[in-house]
Amino acid sequence: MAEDVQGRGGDGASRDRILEAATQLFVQDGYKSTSVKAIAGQVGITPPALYWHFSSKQDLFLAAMEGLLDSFVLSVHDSVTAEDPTEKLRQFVKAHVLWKLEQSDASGAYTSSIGMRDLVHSLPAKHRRALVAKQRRHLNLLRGILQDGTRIGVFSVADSRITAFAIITMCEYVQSWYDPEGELSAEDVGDCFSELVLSMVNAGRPDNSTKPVA
Amino acid sequence: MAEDVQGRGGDGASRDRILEAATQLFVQDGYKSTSVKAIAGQVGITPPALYWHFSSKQDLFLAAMEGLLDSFVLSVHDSVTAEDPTEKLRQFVKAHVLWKLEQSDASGAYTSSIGMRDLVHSLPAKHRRALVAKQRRHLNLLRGILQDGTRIGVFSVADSRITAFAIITMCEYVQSWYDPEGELSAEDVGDCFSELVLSMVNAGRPDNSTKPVA
DNA sequence: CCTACCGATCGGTAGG
DNA sequence: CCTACCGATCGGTAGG
Repeated sequence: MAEDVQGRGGDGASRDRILEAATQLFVQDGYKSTSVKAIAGQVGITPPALYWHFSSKQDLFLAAMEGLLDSFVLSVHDSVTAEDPTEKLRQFVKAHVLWKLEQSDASGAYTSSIGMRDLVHSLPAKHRRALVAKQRRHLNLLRGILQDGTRIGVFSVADSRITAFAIITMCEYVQSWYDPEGELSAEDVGDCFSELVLSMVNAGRPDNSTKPVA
Repeated sequence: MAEDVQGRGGDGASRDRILEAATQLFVQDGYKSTSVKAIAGQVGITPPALYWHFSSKQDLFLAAMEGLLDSFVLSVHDSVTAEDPTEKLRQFVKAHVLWKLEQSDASGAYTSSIGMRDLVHSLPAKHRRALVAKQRRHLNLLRGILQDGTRIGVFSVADSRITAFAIITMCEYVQSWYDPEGELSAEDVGDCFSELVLSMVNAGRPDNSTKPVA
């Protein structure tokens, strides 16, 4: 599923090590600021060796972003296990936030934290399609939750599409302000954001909601 | 106020033209992807001429980001004219959203829309301070509104700092999904976001809010 | 997977 | 504000 783009085959292990290093550096520094030399260096090989596994820097980038998006979408999807929309929404938001914060944690202290969405944007239009489709599935999962909740009367949202975008954006860029050294744990932020989002969709009080009293 | 960093003086007009071109390109493409050649080209001069007005690319970038942030913070601040917190919050959110969407509009159709926050991040720690301080003023304006509203009982927020971050993040990256060709105008999105935020802070129903019925 | 190497582009300087 | 030019780094190739 994530194997559309491929080098000349061979040792899958070192290919994976390159992919891992590349993913970390691309997320940290962005596409332009990450040199193939730096990626190769981190893996412990020389730059030309990289071209045996990937035909170009763009190719490597595409493969890295596909893997990253797959792992993200899958992780969030698997975290949403509840039956009722309120709990589902809580799980969705928390999973998104935790994944983002753990990712910036894992890649070594000072991530400049460039969003996946921005990264995807630096691909040529052609290759962007596949990734946008993956993002779309994430969006649709959320929209489905919002629509279910609205239908059975536990949420009240004026426009599920815009509301979904607002929620995702809010979660997607948590790391832009989150301080790992601060007093709040990633878990705390996840819980806090869940509550904010539940308020946002008027969970538990679906009446007189989109037009609050002035 | 925004004149801390300066070239050797002289013709202020061409300095401003450089600044304007640089701002647009930096916002569009990011720091690394914007070459001094491209900036000079857009102004209609040669790259070396640029170094008469600015001592380095970093310097030019810093000046551009300071100007951009000043205009942004000032614009939002001036838009918040109401007395009561509910209306103030509405104005704040709408002003933030509109500024962002108009900016990406103005710089010519296809902005890759890299956030100001990400741009600021690509500065060396030393120069970043001044810009973070400006962002802080924007944050504090919002926090003040939230706290006032909570005090007089029209809002209910558990943590004004996190709530403020959530709101700002949501607005800051509107352009990451907004489609100017779509059926929603920037105005529509501003109104929609205002309502979402008012729900988020439980405007008009400050009771039983942070703990909605399950 | 390596050494050796290439053309292009980068930010920036010399000198006027 | 220009021409001429520099060292460094970039992604990528040749050949093994």
